[in-house]
Amino acid sequence: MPAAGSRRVPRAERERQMLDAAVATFARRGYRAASMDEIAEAAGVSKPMVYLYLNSKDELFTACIRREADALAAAVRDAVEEGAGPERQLWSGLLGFFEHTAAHPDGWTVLYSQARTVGEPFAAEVAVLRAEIVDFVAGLIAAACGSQDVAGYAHALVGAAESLAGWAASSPSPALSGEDLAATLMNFAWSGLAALLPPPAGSPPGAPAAWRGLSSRG
Amino acid sequence: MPAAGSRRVPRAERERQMLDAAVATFARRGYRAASMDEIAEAAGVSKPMVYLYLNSKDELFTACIRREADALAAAVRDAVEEGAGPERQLWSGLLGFFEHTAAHPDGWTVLYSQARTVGEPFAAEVAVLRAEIVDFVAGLIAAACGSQDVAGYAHALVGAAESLAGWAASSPSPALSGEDLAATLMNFAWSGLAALLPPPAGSPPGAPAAWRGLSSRG
Amino acid sequence: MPAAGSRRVPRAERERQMLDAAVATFARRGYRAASMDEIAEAAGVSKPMVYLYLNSKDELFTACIRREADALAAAVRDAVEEGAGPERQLWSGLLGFFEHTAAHPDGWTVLYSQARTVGEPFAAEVAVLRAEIVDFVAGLIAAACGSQDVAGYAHALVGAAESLAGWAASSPSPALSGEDLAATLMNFAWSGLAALLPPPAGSPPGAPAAWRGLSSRG
Amino acid sequence: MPAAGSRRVPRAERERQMLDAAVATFARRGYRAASMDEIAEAAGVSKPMVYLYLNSKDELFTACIRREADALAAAVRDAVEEGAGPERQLWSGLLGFFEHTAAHPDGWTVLYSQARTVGEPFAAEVAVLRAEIVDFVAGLIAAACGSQDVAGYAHALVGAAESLAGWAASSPSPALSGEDLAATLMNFAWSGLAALLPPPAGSPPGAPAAWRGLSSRG
DNA sequence: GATGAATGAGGATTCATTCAT
DNA sequence: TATGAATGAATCCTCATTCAT
Repeated sequence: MPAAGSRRVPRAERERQMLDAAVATFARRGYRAASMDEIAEAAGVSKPMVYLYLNSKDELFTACIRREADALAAAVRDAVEEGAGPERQLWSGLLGFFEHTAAHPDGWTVLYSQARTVGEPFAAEVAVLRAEIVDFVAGLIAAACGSQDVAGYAHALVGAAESLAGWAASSPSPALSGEDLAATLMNFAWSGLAALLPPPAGSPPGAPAAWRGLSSRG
Repeated sequence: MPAAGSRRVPRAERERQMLDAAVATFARRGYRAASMDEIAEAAGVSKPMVYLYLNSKDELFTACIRREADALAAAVRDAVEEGAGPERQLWSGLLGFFEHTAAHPDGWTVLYSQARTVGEPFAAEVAVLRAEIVDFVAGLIAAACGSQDVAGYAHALVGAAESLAGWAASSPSPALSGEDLAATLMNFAWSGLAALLPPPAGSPPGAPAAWRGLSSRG
Repeated sequence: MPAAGSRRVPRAERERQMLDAAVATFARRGYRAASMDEIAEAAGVSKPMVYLYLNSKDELFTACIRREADALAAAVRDAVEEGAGPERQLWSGLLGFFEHTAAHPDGWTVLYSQARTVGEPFAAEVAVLRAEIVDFVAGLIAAACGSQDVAGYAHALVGAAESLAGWAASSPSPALSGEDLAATLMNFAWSGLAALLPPPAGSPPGAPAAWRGLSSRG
Repeated sequence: MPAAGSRRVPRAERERQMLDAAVATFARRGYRAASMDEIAEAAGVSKPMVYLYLNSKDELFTACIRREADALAAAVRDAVEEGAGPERQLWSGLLGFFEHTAAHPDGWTVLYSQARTVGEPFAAEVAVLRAEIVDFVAGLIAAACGSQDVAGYAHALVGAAESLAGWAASSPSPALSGEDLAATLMNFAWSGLAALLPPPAGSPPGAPAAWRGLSSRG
């Protein structure tokens, strides 16, 4: 009784269905709490099929991570306007990032929340993706500013982006657009909170020197 | 009969040992993967003792979250220099944050990585702590800059701090000091990356206008 | 691979085997003392199968109670000769009762001894069955005798039947037949012990009046 | 801090408190479900005290059974009017039984419901008590009627009494008195339901012969 | 290609029981 | 006399994984 085009599905399609179900389930429950029964049911197949196609829970989770990581990396890569200036590249990359995470919240949850907390070998998988993004951002910053020691800034910027993505996903009713988020972050990072300060009254700000000095030590 | 001072320990002390062991174990393995056997062994007691004092895995985890959240909140609260200007307050708060997370990496992991991914009711417990911090930071930013719409900046700054804390914990051999991290973040947030730019050649930067305009919409 | 017809049994059959094993085990050990391991082994399956089909110890016990209660009720119902006079109906119902309880002693033990002592919600399940039987008997007595206040008699008669069933099950070597038991009880209840008295010497017995008077008060 | 006359209690008194608590707890929860913790708390002592005085859960339960069985036997024995005729003795014994069970419902529950269902060695303990009562009743019936084969009647009568005791304990709002119950049972047993029949129209009842004949076979 | 039937292993939780004081 | 501290041994239940069809 082929219920609405479900029986006799070609392998690639079935596999995609399974990964979709797995990503959704892992996102909602976490790696340990998600059961293969639950995933199989969500995928509309029997459990042995999941094992036939994906071998084990570990491999299934790994496949989810790989697929979502590749998709996110591709989304950012494709969004970046090559050839433009560093600022423009950063802007467009952030836009791609925010729009992709908003469009694929389960994938983002699996990558950002779940995979990193289960321990090795999964965390390493995500660490690679994150390192790539951080390096990419660091390159852009260095290109724009000429400075050498930008690793800290890159980490800060990526963390800020992640936090904004989570904020946008969870709180406001009229969801913030990717452009809003990207603009907020560009302002924050590029012009700094100093830009919000009232006119500095013609004098160099004294206090900041305190920490600027420290920073040069790291 | 272990070496010294282990048998017949008074309740308060044993309870602390158990929480220490639980925090370490939950940090390393995650909530689900951590077994009560493992925790009991790490605490140097038998499993029934853990249940006698802490009732269940859920309550044990909750107790861990509460203890670590309270400790972190207290560390930041005590570090903030009340009466100082907003910048100085932010600086000292960040310093307290980075020093506490560096000193208690397992507690930080439980709060930041594990508790948020297990689902309700644990995530809510941490969400409260984070919201408090974000609000506190937002207040400081607003006080310093007079601007109204600073929620996004506050989220970005907190996310950046979290990212830097994780970065410092994981990567560099000569561990970055809390002061280094706080300085990096203050520079990043207050002066912005713009400060790293080469002298802008006397003209207002044209490109940024693109996103600054968008930002005012949100 | 056991002897014959054991592996790969269809669900309905396995479920029956499990209930059989559970009834026998609960009858022998009681609800609390019976372990799921024991039941699974008695059924010739592994424990997870019992949980797969019957969900929990509670539900398993409930299923046992329901099955045995339904079987007993059906046995009595089918044994009653409808259309006959009340005495004949009572006789045939008792016969059905004694024959069923003798043929299914474990079921009887689960209903009568175990389920009633475990507390709610199980006791309620059995109480319903017993109330039905008591009401049925009360109806027959009322129909035969025209009296109104027969609830006490019905309870007494049902208790007497239960006691005889237990007596027959436990003691005499040449097991008493259902007909023996039914006849004993019919004599006891219908003619009363008075019938066994020696000829009353032409006078109404004086002593009984004492309690007969009391009875009319209740 | 001796709270209201509880510390430094002499042994006999403490033991009685423990047995009271144990009987109440066993009655409510059953042997297996009752925990030593619960009993100790109900008795207002620490667990080691219970072990010091009563050695083990088994022995504690046995002690409960013995005490309640002895009390019930004594109550019936003392109630019987020695020297009176068999009917009067039976009446007074039943009265003692109903009044004692109504006054000590937990003891009755432990004896009748719990101890019999836990299996050996406890069931045997109660079986002895019950056999004594059944024998006593059988002796009275035989003395009154001169018949030999009265075991069945004695079992029926005792079962009827137990059922009435349970009925009185559970259902009617204006609790039936022991005298009501005893009267109901005496009428039921001695005069039989036949006494309730409408006047037999001067002929020997034909139907009863059917089962009376069968009875003579057993 | 697809599944119903089946299980070994492990985890949370409770309990009767005993020391050390 | 009396108890807080401590545990070995079950018990219920779940899950990843595999056959036989």
